[in-house]
Amino acid sequence: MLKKKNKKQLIREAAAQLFREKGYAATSMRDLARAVNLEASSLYNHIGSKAGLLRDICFENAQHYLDEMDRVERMETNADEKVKALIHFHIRMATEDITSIMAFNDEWRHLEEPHLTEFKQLRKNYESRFRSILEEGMASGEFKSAHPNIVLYTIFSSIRWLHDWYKAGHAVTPEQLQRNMTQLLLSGLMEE
Amino acid sequence: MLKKKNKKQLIREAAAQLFREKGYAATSMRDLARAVNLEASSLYNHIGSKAGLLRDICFENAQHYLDEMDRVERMETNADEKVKALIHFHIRMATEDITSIMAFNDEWRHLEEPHLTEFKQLRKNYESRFRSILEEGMASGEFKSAHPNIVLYTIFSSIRWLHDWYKAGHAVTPEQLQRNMTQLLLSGLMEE
DNA sequence: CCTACCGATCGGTAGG
DNA sequence: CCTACCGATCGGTAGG
Repeated sequence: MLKKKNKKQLIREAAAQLFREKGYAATSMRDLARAVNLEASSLYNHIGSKAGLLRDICFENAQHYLDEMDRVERMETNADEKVKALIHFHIRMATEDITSIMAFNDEWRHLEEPHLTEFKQLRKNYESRFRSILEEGMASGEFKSAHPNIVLYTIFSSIRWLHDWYKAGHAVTPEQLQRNMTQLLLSGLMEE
Repeated sequence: MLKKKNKKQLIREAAAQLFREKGYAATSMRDLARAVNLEASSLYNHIGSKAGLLRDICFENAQHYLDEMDRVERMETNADEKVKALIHFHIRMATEDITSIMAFNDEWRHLEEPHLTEFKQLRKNYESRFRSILEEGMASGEFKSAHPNIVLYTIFSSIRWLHDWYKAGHAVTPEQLQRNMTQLLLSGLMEE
């Protein structure tokens, strides 16, 4: 029972890696089987289908982001600190969690209905809560007034490149990354 | 002769659109044929192969960016103005040129060798010339000192989301976009 | 530009 | 967990 769960998790992680490298559509179940040293047909003792694998990865990942949003919303600090906490979380996910690619990359577009619609709703929920924090900071005078969507998506997207680059093992530390990126993104936002 | 060239261009644009929406691997030649009102086999009177279509789109797009870099490098202004010009160009491409998706999205990863390696070299060339301008501005004291790669990729990535969002026809004008994004990205970089 | 068709590969199942 | 195999779909060609 426990062993089965481990194998399932192993397959899921191998799938996330392959989906990231080659894309969902270009990854065959035979590719995935090779990555975990099985025959393709044996995968189906552990998982339901290729589409189900994508679904599980996408929704598990979305839940991580929503859990963190719950936590940040309960923080008793100003908008500045909340945004900083969220940016740090995004950076940590992008550099540490291989499945987080589903939020940054676009592989979730291969979800089938009704899951695609449901996933988009979770994204919208997360985005609008993030946007509220930005608007809260603009209203209190902490942040400059700007189009909230432009700020929001600029923050999201700028963190996206990390998975392309960070794995290459350059001389940049996670701390450097968090410090430099937060500064770059927030100094355009902060009221002097 | 002229008619054939138009059809080829039409097919290329339909392909760029489909590659963007569904991804290269998930787009079949039958999908593409339907989009231009032909049978799949008839496509091959105008194009060589699916891989060739991707190749043409990728390299044509790379050339646009390199041409603009040539132009900017010849400008007799400071680094600040050069970076601003490049950011505006990126935004314009993302909002107006449907094929520019190949630079922002990752569909170029489906290029076959040796073209994949060649394309990566063009990207590297563009990136290192962009990085030089940033370093030039840091050396002259125009910009704050920061890790050039972090600044570079943050700029690139932050413009990437535009194609997801801008087409939706929101109330944001291109001018608003250029003004707000440039401000957001540059104010963290500028020396006060 | 279409009809007819090809070999290869796909996700997945049967049966043990 | 594997062997053997399925129907569907893929990119592409032959021939007209």
